[in-house]
Amino acid sequence: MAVMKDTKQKITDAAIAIFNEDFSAPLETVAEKAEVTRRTLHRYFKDRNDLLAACHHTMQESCRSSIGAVYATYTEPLERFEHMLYAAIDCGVKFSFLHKLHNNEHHNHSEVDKNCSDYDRTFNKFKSTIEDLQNKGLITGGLTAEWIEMLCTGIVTAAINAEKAGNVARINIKKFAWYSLSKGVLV
Amino acid sequence: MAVMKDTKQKITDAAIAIFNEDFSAPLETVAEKAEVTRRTLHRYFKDRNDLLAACHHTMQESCRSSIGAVYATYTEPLERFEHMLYAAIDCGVKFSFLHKLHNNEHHNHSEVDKNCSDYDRTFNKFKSTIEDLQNKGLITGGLTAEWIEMLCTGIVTAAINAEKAGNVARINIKKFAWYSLSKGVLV
DNA sequence: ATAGAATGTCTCATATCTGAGAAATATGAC
DNA sequence: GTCATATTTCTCAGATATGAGACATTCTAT
Repeated sequence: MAVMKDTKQKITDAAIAIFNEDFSAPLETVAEKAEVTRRTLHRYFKDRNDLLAACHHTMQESCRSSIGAVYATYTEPLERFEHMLYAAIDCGVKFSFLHKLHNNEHHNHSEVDKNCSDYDRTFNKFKSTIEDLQNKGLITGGLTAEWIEMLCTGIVTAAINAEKAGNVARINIKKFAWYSLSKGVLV
Repeated sequence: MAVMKDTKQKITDAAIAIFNEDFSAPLETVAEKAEVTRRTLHRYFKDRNDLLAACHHTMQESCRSSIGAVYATYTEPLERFEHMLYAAIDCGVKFSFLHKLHNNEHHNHSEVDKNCSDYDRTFNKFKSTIEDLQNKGLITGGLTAEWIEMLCTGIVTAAINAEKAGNVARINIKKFAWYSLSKGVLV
């Protein structure tokens, strides 16, 4: 029998999936997805905010570690760009939900908040890579770094949806995503 | 003074914006966005489902009319493809929320349901245009129609986010979107 | 200025969500 | 098998969301 995943983590993962699609979903929904009782959920998490914080932490850590590893492994901007896309796709919902949380209109992004500074540290690796590409003249003239950043998250979203819908072969998803992204922004 | 928008429509539009980001958001939130009292909202809509139905109707109509107009105006698949992207970007949140509703895992898509058949009628124009491009050999070999469909909605999402964030010049958004999409999938 | 319609204010009953106690049951290590 | 721990089940009180009645206020057209 496969090793049972830690219940707390299982609930957190379920919450990430649920809250990403429906931020105000009742905790009952999260519990169902995690295959536990709502009562059990409350044993691990004081309240909704506590659970949210755990989600946040998991997402930060997952993104930080994946993006960080790519950044450390590759030094050429182009290689970094490609593998950061793959890393983001691997992080999947964790990537897009974290991004959503820090970029919605109600969120006040402040450097004092540890969550925000952690987020910045990770995503600045993404942004600076794009700027490096621009400085090297590898980006199609006219396209701005801001657009490319938006496009990246859009393509990651596409990859996640393709994965969920199951109508694009799993091995192809990353290949297609990189093809569309690279052709779509590089000279 | 500008003509005051019909209250019912104002509430519906607010609901589309709110529910797209937070499906289970309290109606109070929608009322605030629409700048009315919750009491007024309830004068126009029997309950949450009634409001949801109105949102659905507005989104269907907006997408049907925009996509339909493009389909009628252009006959070349490539022109259709380009202008459908622009139409989708113009529909903005209405496009992506409608798409989300009909493609989430809980939704049972059935042809009997009028909403579903209306949705299909509209979005099949999108899909068939992609297939036409493929048959004409204009799509990069290997890329599947399903991927391209996902990519389109991803790029529309990117355009919406760029619009919201305001960090990409408005006139550039459609230009960039079409550039990235066309280079990303066409031979 | 005034009637009629639309909206706001205050209030309330009901429904659903939330968080937690207590005891029963399942699970896993030894 | 026994014990310790984790989880479920049942329960309940408080919080929040929902839907609507009654009346006051504002707006609009004439």
